[in-house]
Amino acid sequence: MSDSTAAGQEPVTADRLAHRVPDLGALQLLIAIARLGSLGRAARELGITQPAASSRVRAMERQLGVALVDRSPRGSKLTDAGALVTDWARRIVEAAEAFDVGAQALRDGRDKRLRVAASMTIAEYLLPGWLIALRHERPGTAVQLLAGNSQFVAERLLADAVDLGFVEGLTVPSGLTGVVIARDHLVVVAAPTHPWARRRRPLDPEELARTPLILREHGSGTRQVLDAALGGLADPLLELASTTAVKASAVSGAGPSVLSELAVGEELAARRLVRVPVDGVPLDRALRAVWRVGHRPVGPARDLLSLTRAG
Amino acid sequence: MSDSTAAGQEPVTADRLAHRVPDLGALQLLIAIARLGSLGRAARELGITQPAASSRVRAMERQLGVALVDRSPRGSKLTDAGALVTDWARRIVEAAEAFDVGAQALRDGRDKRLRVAASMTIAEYLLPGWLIALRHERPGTAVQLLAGNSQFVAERLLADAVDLGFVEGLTVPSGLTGVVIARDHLVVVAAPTHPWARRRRPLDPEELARTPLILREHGSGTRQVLDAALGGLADPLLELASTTAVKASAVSGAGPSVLSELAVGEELAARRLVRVPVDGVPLDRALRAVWRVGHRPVGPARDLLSLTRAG
DNA sequence: ATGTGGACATAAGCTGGCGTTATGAGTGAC
DNA sequence: GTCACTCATAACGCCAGCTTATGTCCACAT
Repeated sequence: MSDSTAAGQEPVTADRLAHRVPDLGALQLLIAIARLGSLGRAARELGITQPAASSRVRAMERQLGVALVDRSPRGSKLTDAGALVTDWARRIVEAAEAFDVGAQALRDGRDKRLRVAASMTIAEYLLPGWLIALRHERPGTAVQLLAGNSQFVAERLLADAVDLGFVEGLTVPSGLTGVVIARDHLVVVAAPTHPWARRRRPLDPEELARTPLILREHGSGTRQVLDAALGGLADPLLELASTTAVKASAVSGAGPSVLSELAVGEELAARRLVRVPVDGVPLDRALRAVWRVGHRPVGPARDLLSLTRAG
Repeated sequence: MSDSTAAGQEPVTADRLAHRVPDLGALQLLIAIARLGSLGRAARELGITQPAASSRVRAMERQLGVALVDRSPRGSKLTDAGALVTDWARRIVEAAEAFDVGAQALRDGRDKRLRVAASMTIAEYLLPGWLIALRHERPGTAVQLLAGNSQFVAERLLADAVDLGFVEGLTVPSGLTGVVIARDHLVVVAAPTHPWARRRRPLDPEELARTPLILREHGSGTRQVLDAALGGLADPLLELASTTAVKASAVSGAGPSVLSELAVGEELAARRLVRVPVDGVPLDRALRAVWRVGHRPVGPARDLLSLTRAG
């Protein structure tokens, strides 16, 4: 039986992805070389010595089987392949930076700095970007992040356990005020191979309601909005515990899904998923920054808030 | 002088990102634990022993300062923080998978398998996704990837050095035929703090032409389309060598930019960039799969082609 | 022609992280 | 009580990657 890997989960690419992809340090080195035009300068910037950089680049080239850097006594420049690889590398590093600020925010609970509570979708997709921006504007701001559903956010705010909250949903919990910082649109998506992908006439609510969909589990904010929009009639083909798992299944063609635009922005742009037009289903919700009535955000909370108020 | 890090380049987050972000193996382990509900099973799946997995998770928790996994004699489950971290981890792993297939395609030149030439934008943003899909459908297909401009792609096809080409642009090079597989829209984007971000009335061509923009260097496909659309009048505020550098500058608020929708999909979804409406500027181009007249794609080339023909 | 300096390569040695095997210990089912 | 499962701990070995110390090449200035 081994483990029968449920539905369209991870097909476990291969056993040693980590051995075929250089580590973060190496990727950063490559990016630094692209920018600085010299192995040695790049090494210095990363706080290692030039021979170390030289050997890492060599190792990377051996690992990938492609020449990445044109060395010359006058400096180093990326090859064409190197430039392409470097752009792919940047996306890994960006994801790692988002991970880093997120993790830091999750940890920094001990210090009594800026404390934030956010709903899952916001914590996952929006907050890391805001925190990266915040770090640029106010370096040294330590943020603590708590993630949960709307009631949890409200409870933390009312208990004065956090300074600022972010919720997605139709209403503002009582005792709180806030501003709408963006709108989130749920979108119906399907793999490009799915019949719906070629569809031009919008779906109507009944058709959506009677088609089995890949969905998050009950209780997730996304699911709530969908159930409300369809009158509780969504028909799950598959219920998965994480947004990413849902995406992966949808991309692999297991079926259509309904997801936040935030979660599938990249997949839509890259045509791994296609948006299916829908009519007459209110798949919209506001994203709000909220705080306790009478406790207008000040200091770091105000800084963070102002970063978010523009979309 | 140290190094005066040009424009809005990398502000070098901090010196040891790699020391604050677990490596790929650890992230994959975490993802596997989330899916399988057990340290030991996850270890087995990754081909390591249970004590190794135990120690890695411990190390990760120490590194991040957050409890990630709830261990019990009945199995292991992620904590709330762990679930959030795991979702961030998935994005790193996805980027790494895209890197991996791309790099593999770049290398596999020796074998005479499927050889593909593509323009930069396609090679960077679309091909990795297609190749991941191709690997699922036809495991073991070795792909060689060459990236260059349209003339280069045409030349390789005509010389029979590649089996399939992908170009972005208004015309099909002579001697080739092909099909439109998608449309790429260039979009005007600005940081949410930029005045244009709040704009509702569309920009007109003159206004766009007289505003200094952050752009790729001359000769890039994106730049060509923009120059053509504006009659060669684009006014560069900054000319950078990579799409990612342009994005980073735009996000940091250095100025507005014009970029492919493919490149900024995620930034738009996460509101790190805002799309600015434009009127009367033809910022559209077709993405085409092309091949030599009379050499209809067969075999693996046909497989790949069919994967792309749905957006 | 001839230094001189910057940039990359090579060599030798050290260290630490991560892996292994072998074992202990808690919990629930029968 | 014993089995079957979980995770933790301990002792040890290996290899990747770092450092320091050098060598080589080339461009440019003198």
